Amino acid sequence: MSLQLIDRGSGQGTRDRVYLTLREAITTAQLVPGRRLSENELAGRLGVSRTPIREALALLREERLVAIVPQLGTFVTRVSTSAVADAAFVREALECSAVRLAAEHVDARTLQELHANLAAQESADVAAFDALDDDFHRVLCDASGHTIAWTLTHRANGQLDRIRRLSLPEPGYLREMVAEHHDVMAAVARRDADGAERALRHHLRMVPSLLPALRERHPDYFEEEEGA
Amino acid sequence: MSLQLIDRGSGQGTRDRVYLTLREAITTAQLVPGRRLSENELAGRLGVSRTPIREALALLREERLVAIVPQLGTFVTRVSTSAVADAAFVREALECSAVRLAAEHVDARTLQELHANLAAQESADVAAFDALDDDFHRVLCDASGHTIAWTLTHRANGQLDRIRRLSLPEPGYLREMVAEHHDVMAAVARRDADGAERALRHHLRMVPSLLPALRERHPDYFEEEEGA
DNA sequence: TCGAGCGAGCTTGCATACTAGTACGCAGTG
DNA sequence: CACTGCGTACTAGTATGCAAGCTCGCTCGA
Repeated sequence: MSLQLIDRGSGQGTRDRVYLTLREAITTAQLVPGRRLSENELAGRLGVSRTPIREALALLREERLVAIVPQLGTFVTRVSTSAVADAAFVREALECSAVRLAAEHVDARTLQELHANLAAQESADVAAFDALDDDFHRVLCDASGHTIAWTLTHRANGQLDRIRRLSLPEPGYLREMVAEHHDVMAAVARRDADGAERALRHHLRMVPSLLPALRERHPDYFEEEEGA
Repeated sequence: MSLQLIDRGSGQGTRDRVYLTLREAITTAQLVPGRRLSENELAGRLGVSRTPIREALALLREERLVAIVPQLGTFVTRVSTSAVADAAFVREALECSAVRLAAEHVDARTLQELHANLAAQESADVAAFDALDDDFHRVLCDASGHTIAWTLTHRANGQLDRIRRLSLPEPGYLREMVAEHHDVMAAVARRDADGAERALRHHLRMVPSLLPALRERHPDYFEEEEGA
C-alpha cells in the first residue's frame, strides 16, 4: 500500500477523449446551443457505449455547457448572461489572486517561459494564439504555487471559451491581447502585485464585452432571460 | 421544447444520496484517510449497484477526497498540506471577491437574514453551529449576485471540512468564530468592502491553522510530503 | 533458506440489458 | 372544429455482465 495514489486528471482514457471531443464541438457551436443530445446517438456516433458518454456529460454539466434533465434529455445550454458573468467572476477572482502571489514568488525560470510565450504570440495567427493564450495564463497561475487556480479557471472557462470562439475576431484584436499580456507580465516582472492584478483584471474584462455583438448576430444562441 | 431546462444540482436521486453519505463518512473520518474503497463493497453496503457509486466517487474525486487509480482501487485521500492550502486559496479568493460585491449590493432583506443567523449562532452548540456557519457564508456569497461563488467554495471545502471536523474544538472556539462573523457582517452592513474583505480573510485563515495540531494527533492521516 | 515466476483474486473501465418516466401524436368524443 | 385521453417512442437512471490489468501469495527450484 505504499503506492503513489496519483490519479491522472486527464489521461487518454475513452471518457477523456469523449469529453474533449464534445467540449470542442460545443464551444465551437458545432453543436449549437439549445440542441438536444441523446446519449444513445452520441454513443453510436463516437463508437463507444453510453457509460463513458454519461461520464463526459457529467463533467460538461459541471461547466454548465450541458443541462441534464432526468427522463427527458440532455441539452446544450444556451448562452446565459448570468452564467457568463459567473464564469467571469470566478476567473477574475481566482486568477487575480494567483497573479498577486505570482508577482511575489516568481522566479527567473518562469519569467523566461512567459517571455518566450509572448514572443511566440507576436508572430502567431488566430488559431495558434488560442493555445499560447491558454498557456500564458496557465504558467501565470502555476507561478502562484497553486495549480488548482488554473484547473478551476479552465473549468469555469467553458462559458467564456464559447463566447470567444463564436465572436468574430475584430481587426487589431490580437495586437490588443498581446499588448495586455505584456502589461501583466511587466508588472509581475517588477514584483508589482497591485499593478499585475490591475492589468489582469482589465485584460479579463475583454471577453464578457463581446457578448452584445454576439447576441446581435446569434440571438437564437441566447437564453431569453426574464427579469425576475 | 419550451421547457425550463433546470437540472437540479442536488436532488434526491440515488447518486446524490450516495454522494452525501460518502462525503459525510469521509469528512468525519468514519472512512479514515488512506483507506481502500471498493465499488463493489460500497454498492453492497449501500444497497445499490455500482453505477451510482461510481458517479458519486467521480464527484468526490473532484474535491480530492478520493483518488481513483485505474485497475487498482479507489482510496480515501490522506490529508495533504498542499491540497489544504489549495482549497484555502480558492475559498479565500472566491469568498473575498464575493464579499466585496456583497458589501456594495447588499439589501435590507439579506442583512436581516445574516443578523438572524448570527443571533442563532450565539446560542448554538457545536453540532448546530456547523450548519449555521455554512448558511452564513452561503448567504454572504449569494449576496454578491454570483451564486456560483458558494457552489465552488463549498466544493473546495471538502478538504477544509475534514480538517475542521477532525480537530477537537478548543475552548472558546465558538465564541471566537461568532465574533469574527460579527466583524464581517458589521463591515458589510456599513458598506465597507475593504474592511469586509480584511475581516473575512482573517476569519478564513483559521482552519488551515488547525493543521499542525491535527497532524500531531493523527500523523497517520497525513500524506508524507517529500520536499521535491 | 532464499528468490524467481506464475496464477488466483482482486480492482476499475466499458458494454449491455432493463426500469421508470416524459413528450407528443392520434384517435375518439362533445 | 376543439379538446380530452391513451398509446407509442423516445429519454435518463440503474443494474449487471464482461474485459483488461495490477497486487500479492503460493509454488517450485537452487
